[in-house]
Amino acid sequence: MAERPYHHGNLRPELLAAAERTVRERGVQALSLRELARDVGVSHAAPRRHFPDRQALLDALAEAGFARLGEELRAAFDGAGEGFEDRLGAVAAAYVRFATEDAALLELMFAGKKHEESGVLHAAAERAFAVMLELIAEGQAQGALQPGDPERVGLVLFATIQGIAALVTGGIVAPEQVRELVDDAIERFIGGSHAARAA
Amino acid sequence: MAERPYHHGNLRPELLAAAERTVRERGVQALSLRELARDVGVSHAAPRRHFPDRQALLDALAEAGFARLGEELRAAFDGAGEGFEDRLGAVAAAYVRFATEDAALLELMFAGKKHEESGVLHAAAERAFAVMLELIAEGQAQGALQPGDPERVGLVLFATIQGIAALVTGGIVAPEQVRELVDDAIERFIGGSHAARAA
DNA sequence: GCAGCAATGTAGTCGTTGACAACAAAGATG
DNA sequence: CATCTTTGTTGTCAACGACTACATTGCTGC
Repeated sequence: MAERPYHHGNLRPELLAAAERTVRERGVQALSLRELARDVGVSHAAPRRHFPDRQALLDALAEAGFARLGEELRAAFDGAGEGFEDRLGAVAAAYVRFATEDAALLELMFAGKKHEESGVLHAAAERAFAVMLELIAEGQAQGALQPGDPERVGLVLFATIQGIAALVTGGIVAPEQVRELVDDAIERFIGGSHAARAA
Repeated sequence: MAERPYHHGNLRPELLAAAERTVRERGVQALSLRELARDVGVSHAAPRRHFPDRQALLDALAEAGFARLGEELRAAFDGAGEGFEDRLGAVAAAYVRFATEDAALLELMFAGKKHEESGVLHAAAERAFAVMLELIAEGQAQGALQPGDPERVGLVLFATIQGIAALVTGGIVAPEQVRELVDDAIERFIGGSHAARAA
């Protein structure tokens, strides 16, 4: 009957996986440490060995989320064509997809970045956003974007993409509109850069 | 000693006011119906007469939030100069201010719009966003914005502003950068429109 | 190998919470 | 002024997060 061993052996990763699923399907507020323990088949206090409190679990989820987001952005970047516009479109689409499919997780990631101190989350976030900065630098090198501090130029672009995602998860725009909106934004972004250079 | 009367007489508004304060200062997750009742000086079950459950209170908060947001956007619109760019700047600044000072409330407003059915929230949201649409229409009439469906043109602008606010509340950009970022975004938005018209 | 120690899981408890039911007081209406 | 409705109170329940004490397992140095 395959007696469950006293030591689970893989508890922390399984807790994280189950937690991520719950967060995606039912939101952060529905995540209960005790229910999680039941799902995985351990006692209600077992998770405490790996996460001192609930917030620690949420922070760990956020960190994993940044890692995954970074991978997906990187894959989009690498998988697109050579042109700046293609890459920008691919990365933007990847970000919006992540933000809409894992809206609660992204919220967690942003929220965690506020109160976390140790910097682990910040480091993970920076790795994830590094792709964005690369992209901007490339755009500037190709002359498709106005020169300047990449952080500053990129932030407006980032904000727009993030905002589109927020509008979708907020139910203000339909998912079918996303493509159109992202294309509009990119066109405007690049067009705006051209205009600024011309001025 | 001013014996507290059996009937409070003004419970619902006071609950909402206290709740809004708690949400602003300590976030949504820190909002407890029982603590709220204690703060206002009623028994733990009294709030139930006005809000069937916790979510109902949150929805009411969201509705009030939309009303206030609408007023502030309207005031910014009316208080700015006649020019489109001035008004756009004022409204954008007002939105970002609301979104950063009442980040948790705005989150609540967006979240509530998802699951609420009766449409009360949707109506409140539409009233609040009406100012935005007016602004876009005016920009188009003045030729500062490219023509087209105001909803669609406005959405990209809205998304950008909302995204900037999200970046601030997420701790990714410092509050001091907001002004600069918003100005950048507006310049780009209008410049992008000009470029598109020129193309 | 094996003694002792650190790591990991269990059982029990406490205070708090949201939700609910039964009851009480105050107003409103005829 | 009798009655009905609204609004508040008390009491209870199950679930939760956090904590403590204890049990089991695996690892490391001798």
